Amino acid sequence: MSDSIDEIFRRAKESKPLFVNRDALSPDYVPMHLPFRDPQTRAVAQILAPILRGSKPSNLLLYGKTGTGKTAVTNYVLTKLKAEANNPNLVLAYVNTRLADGEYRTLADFARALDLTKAKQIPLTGLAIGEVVDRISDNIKTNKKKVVLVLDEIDYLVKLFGDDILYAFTRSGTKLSPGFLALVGISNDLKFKEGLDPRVLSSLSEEELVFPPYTVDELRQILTERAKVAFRPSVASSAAINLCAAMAGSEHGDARRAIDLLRIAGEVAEREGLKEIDDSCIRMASDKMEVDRVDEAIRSLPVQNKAILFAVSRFDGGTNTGELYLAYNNLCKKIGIETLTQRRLSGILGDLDLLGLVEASVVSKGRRGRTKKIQLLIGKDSLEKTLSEDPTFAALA
DNA sequence: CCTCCACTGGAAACCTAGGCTC
DNA sequence: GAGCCTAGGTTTCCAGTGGAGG
Repeated sequence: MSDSIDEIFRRAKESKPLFVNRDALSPDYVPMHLPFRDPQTRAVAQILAPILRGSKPSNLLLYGKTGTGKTAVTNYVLTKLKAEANNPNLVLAYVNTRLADGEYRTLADFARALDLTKAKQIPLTGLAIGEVVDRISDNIKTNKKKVVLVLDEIDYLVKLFGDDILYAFTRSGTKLSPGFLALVGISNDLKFKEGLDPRVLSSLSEEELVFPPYTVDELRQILTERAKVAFRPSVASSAAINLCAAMAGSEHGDARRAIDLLRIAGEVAEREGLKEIDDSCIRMASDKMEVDRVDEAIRSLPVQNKAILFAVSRFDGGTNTGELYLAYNNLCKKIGIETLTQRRLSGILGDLDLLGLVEASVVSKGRRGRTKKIQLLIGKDSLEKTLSEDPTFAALA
């Protein structure tokens, strides 16, 4: 790490790049062939095939944990379908409801995919949900559009905002004729059906597919295949690939994580001027992924959440709600931001807990009441460093 | 076994920033 | 411009509670 500049430049000149095609390891790369997902690929293709004859396919629900290939299979089939159909009225829309973050924005994203934004604006806010649904329905009907809407991470949408949108779309049926709208829901959560209106459920899950997690052995083969495309020969040894597969797969057979790990390990090796990826690169990559995740989570926090997180970090041995609230009050005065109520602080603490930045568990202290026992789960130093990028907190360093 | 603390966490009201229609 | 809409964050209100100390 303490290499001189000369050293860095010398290496850059001498060493050949390890990557031939970095994209092959990017999260949204769709490979020519999806290993170990043939049955699912066929099933999805079969269910969606009626589109080619211009009729509405069944709604479809895909289940499986993260990184089991649900999104990849869907994209793969849709890409092929689009090429095959050659029909200008066919619209394949993909919305990730977690990234869209909200009922309204999910709809707005969908409208954008339908190219509705140009014809008749769907503004960022201000319209009633029902109005947006109507406009979308109108557009499908009058333009005779054949639409397949993929709702990725649909469990997130339902959990936070209920199933109103789904209800509207699953029931729209004949109203859209001669166009139609077929739904493909993708869920990470196997239990998400429980909260659903039974009418929505029966309509949405006309067809269902379950994606099992990859085994470590399958991950190994997937990585091997990708590595062949991504790297020069002999950069990623089978030992390195084994380790990546084992580290990412031991928990839940997550292919996305395994692929990310291999890519970052490759980047580390390249930076270090190595000819191949070794164990230490992979371990460094794994650490880096964790640090990046935490850093990014902190950076994107609203100011109040940052302040509370900072206040938590002032207590080395953990703290409780009452004590934290006092410290937070002082902090707000010092940096000149508004002070929220204790109720709100408690809520934000819950959010921070969900993000894995703090641990906040309810404990009872008998006569002396109940409170949340709060502890910082991340390094104090890196928190301060990340926080100091924010001008509001810069002075505290 | 009962009390009673210091909160928790649900519910509803309120506020702001945006946009609609007439 | 008036009077309506929504989303999303926040405040207000308050009933509910686990368990140490009596």
